[in-house]
Amino acid sequence: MKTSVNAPLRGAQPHCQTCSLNALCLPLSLTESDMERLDDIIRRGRPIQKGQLLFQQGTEFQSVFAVRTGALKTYTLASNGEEQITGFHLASELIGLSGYNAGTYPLTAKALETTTVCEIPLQQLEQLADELPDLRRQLMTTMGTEIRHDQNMMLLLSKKNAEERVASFLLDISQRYQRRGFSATHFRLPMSRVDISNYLGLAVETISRVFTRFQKNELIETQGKEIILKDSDTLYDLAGLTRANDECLHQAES
Amino acid sequence: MKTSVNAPLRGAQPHCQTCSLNALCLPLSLTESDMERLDDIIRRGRPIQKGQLLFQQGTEFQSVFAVRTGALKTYTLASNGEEQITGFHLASELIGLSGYNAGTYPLTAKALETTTVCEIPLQQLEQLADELPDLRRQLMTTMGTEIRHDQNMMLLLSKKNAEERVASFLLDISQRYQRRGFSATHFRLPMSRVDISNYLGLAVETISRVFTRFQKNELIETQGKEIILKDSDTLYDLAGLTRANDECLHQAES
DNA sequence: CGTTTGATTGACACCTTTCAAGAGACGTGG
DNA sequence: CCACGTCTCTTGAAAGGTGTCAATCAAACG
Repeated sequence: MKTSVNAPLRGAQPHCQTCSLNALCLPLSLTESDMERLDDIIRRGRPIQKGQLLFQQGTEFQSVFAVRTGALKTYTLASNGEEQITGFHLASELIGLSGYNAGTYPLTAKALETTTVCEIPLQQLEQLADELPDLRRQLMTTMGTEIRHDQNMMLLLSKKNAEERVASFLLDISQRYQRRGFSATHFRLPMSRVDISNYLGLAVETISRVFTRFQKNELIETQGKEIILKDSDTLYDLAGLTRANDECLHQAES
Repeated sequence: MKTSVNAPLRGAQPHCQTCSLNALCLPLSLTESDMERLDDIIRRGRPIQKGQLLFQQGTEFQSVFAVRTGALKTYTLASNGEEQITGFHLASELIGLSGYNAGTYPLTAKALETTTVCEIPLQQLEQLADELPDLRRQLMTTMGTEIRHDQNMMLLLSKKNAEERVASFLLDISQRYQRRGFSATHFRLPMSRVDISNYLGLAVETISRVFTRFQKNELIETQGKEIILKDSDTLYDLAGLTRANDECLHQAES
């Protein structure tokens, strides 16, 4: 039944105004009253379990989603059935906007772990975007950030070798956790090695080998999905980044 | 002097309302009166010559641009100085939006040939986007299309081999010319082999070899930058595409 | 506790890059 | 109009990084 799907959850913050993520999420730049209006159109459903789809490539584009807790991956399917992961999405991140005006979702979103999301129906978002300039700007900022991320990935996939890719990946995840108030050096990867390899355009075995090489060189320490960055400076060098350099990729969130 | 730079050109259409590209370009979905308002804020400068920069990565983000005639490439610079071409841009296409709210341009735009553009100052575009819902939608549509393009490139760079990449590239260009009323099978590539190789994440030599292989198999015919597609069907197969399949990537333009 | 899934490691193959050289196109200036 | 230099494109041979295949190991799960 429809009502139970959208029923608020025990323990979860049911409103943007009181959500601990509102400084990172879509309401980022909204006034109190604007935030209320956004909050009014948001639907909060029951959690989706690991492996379940939030939306599927080719189905009607109806809503965008903000991740509240958990993590997802989004991927596109080639005609031969191969999938390419285009992004991993942590709490506060908005997904689905890439399907804007495409009619159908251009990619699939699958939960990497138990995940809760805030659903924002497109139709009402459209109307609100016309009435709230700050919201429009935030939506366009989110899309701009996404474009910069994807173009950064194009550079990675086109020009970087395996070690550079893995270093870039670990630092990206590290920074995103840090921005959310977690440790930048000690975290748990929500995705499998296979997912990482797919995302980085490498074979699983290559990911494994680079991880062990990094461990031997005392750059990182791994215990399954648990990661400790022991020498971030060298990782930055390897990634071909300066700390300052890639800050600009995340401006929408800061 | 500033005025001469923005002076209208001999022979060029100085207004969106009479521009032959307005059905493909930003004004696509605007009413007559809205188009006039957009037209009012657009600056039309003198042509930029081959090799000249339209804007440069790291400089202040001030305007977005619509290509009127000619072609450009946009590329990002890695910290080691390597460049990755992120896109080629033909007449009617909007460039620069990826810098939205980033403060500075995240990439550089360089003319591949003599090119004229319509400059749209950000500040006035922002205001207009708040007042004209259709314009806001068109801007977001453009960004959505860009995201889908980039994610398609991620798939190409991550999963496709050299032949598949070149086939995909040729068909993409072909479709874009066709949409502009030119032949889908007989066209001139505005970019060099080096640019193509950079864009596709391959060595120049590989591009050359694939081109000659395609010629031996009678899939294409090349004469320098002139290209004739002789067997589009096989190219589609090679690219791992069906004609229907990748239509959705261009919805913003159709 | 057996089964299944995910991660690691090694050996070998292959596609693409790199290096090197030559051919062709283009613009310039004599 | 042709000679010349420069740049682009093409072609060949060899090297190398990553993928593939196969086996082992570890962890998760019922």
